[in-house]
Formats: sequence, C-alpha cells, structure tokens
Amino acid sequence: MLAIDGCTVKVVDGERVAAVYERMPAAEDLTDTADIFGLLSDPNRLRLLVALLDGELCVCDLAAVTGQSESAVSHALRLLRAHRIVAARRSGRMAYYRLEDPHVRMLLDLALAHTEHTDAIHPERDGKA
Amino acid sequence: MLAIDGCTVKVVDGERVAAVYERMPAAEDLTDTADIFGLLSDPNRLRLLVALLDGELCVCDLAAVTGQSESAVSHALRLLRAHRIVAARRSGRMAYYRLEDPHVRMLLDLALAHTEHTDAIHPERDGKA
DNA sequence: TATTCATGTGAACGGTTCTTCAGATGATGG
DNA sequence: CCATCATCTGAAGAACCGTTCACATGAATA
Repeated sequence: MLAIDGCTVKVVDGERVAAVYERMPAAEDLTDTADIFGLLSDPNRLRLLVALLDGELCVCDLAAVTGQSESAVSHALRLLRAHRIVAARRSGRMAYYRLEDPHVRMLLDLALAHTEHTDAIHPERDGKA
Repeated sequence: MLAIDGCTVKVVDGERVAAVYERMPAAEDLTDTADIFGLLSDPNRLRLLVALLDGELCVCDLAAVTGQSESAVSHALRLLRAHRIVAARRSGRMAYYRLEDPHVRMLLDLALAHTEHTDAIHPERDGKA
C-alpha cells in the first residue's frame, strides 16, 4: 500500500513502487521536458531545426528549404523563439535565425543519428505480445 | 533560384539553401522522428517511461506510480506498444511492461539529465530579440 | 513620403489527441 | 460454472494544435 497525494492505492510490488516514486522527477520538470519533446514532434518544425543545424538562415530561405509558407515558418519560429530554442538576428528587414539551445541540438543529433539506420515502426499492426 | 517539388522559389543565399536541402533527411524519416518525439511529449506517457527506466512494472503499479487511472495507463501503453517502445510480458492476468527501445531510452536519459539542472523556459514573455 | 518587400500577427477552421466511461476479455479461485 | 480481478477496448466529448488568410509592421528604396 502506498499513499500518493492523499489517496491510498493497492499495488503489487510496494517497495519497487515506492522506490520508483522517489526517483520520479518533479512534475514541473516532467512537463517542461514533455514541452520540449512536443516542440520537436511536428515534422515542419523539425525540418526548420534540422535546417538550422549548420548555421543561421533567414525566414524566406527557411521557407524555401522546408517547403512551407513564410507565414507558417514565422508562426513556428515564434513558438521556438518563445522557448529560447531559436534566436533571431536582425539585419535590415531580414531576420536570420539560429539554433540557440545546445540541449535541443543534442536531442536532434541523437534522434537523427538513429533514424538514418533504424527501420521505423508503423503502428498498422497492434504490437500484441 | 531553386526548384523544389516543381515550384521555383526566390531565396537569399541560394548555395546554402541548396546545400541544406541536400542534407535534409527524407520526409519519411522526419515524420518518424517527429512521431517518436510526439510519443514523448505527453507528461503522463513520460511518467510511464521514466517509471520503466529501471525495470518492468505491472499496469496497476504503473497507475499507482504515475497517478493515472488504470484505463488511461492502458491506453497509453497500447500506443507505446504499437510503436515497439514498450513490450509486455504476461503472467496470469497480470501484464508486466518494460522499456524495449534503446533509442528512446537514450533520448530519455539525455532529456532527463538536462532538465535536472537547467532552468526551464516558460513562454510567458515573447522571446523578441 | 510613397511604395515595395521581408517578416510578424490574430482569428478561424479542420483535424488530431487526451480523458473518461461503460463494458468486454480472459485468467483465477471457490 | 460463477464471481472476481487485472487488463483492455471503443465511443464520445473536450481541449489542443497547425495551417491559412488577410492584414499589420517596419525597413529600404525611389
């Protein structure tokens, strides 16, 4: 038996449950991490970030490379900018964006390194053991 | 000028655009990667996966540790199972789940290692440069 | 200053996703 | 066989997200 936020729940392996519960990161940290993953969960945003991996690009070039409308790119960059994942440099009426968050860069590197030589799993069939 | 899927677009730095476009991973790979990130973008699913980092747990223990209904846990596990991120071992009427995908494990390790000592960015204020 | 151009923005529509509920399945024990 | 228990499932409603459109902003140029 284990008391979690005031409610007692039945469990099978109480000790493991208590131990895992102890090690569980704070709720706030988990939602922050989930937010980051959420920002990377859109193919078009992913394309933008991948495009920025080797250096800055202006909005219209980003639109060209990623095949999106400039408005869509602007919206996406706004989101990424709000989370400090991306930063803008102004030059006249142009805006040059760069990948600012080294943590996100690592996640991207790791993720891309693997997708290149792993067969993706498509959930057509249910993974019933 | 650059021809992308039949449509000619104006660009500022044509060479860079062409180079970046060359290095851009296949659309399919990008959507697969985005899907993975999407699966990690929900706090409750993240809790489940974190709970499974050190070993298998049954559904009801997962529900207890993560503070979700058993139904919600079952739905989440179904999704993760369909993508082979998680696998189930049956023992009578119990189902013990484990983290099956080493790639996802690496992403989780990397992400959690950083959230512990980085101040999260909350987009209350716009990140206007 | 008027025009053009790159970028930014708000509102709205359409699609997807998360949670819940009620019930199904399938194993266990009397 | 009947009841109970752990898990699974489908349907439904609400909340969320991404794209588009029309327009705003603000810099460059004439």
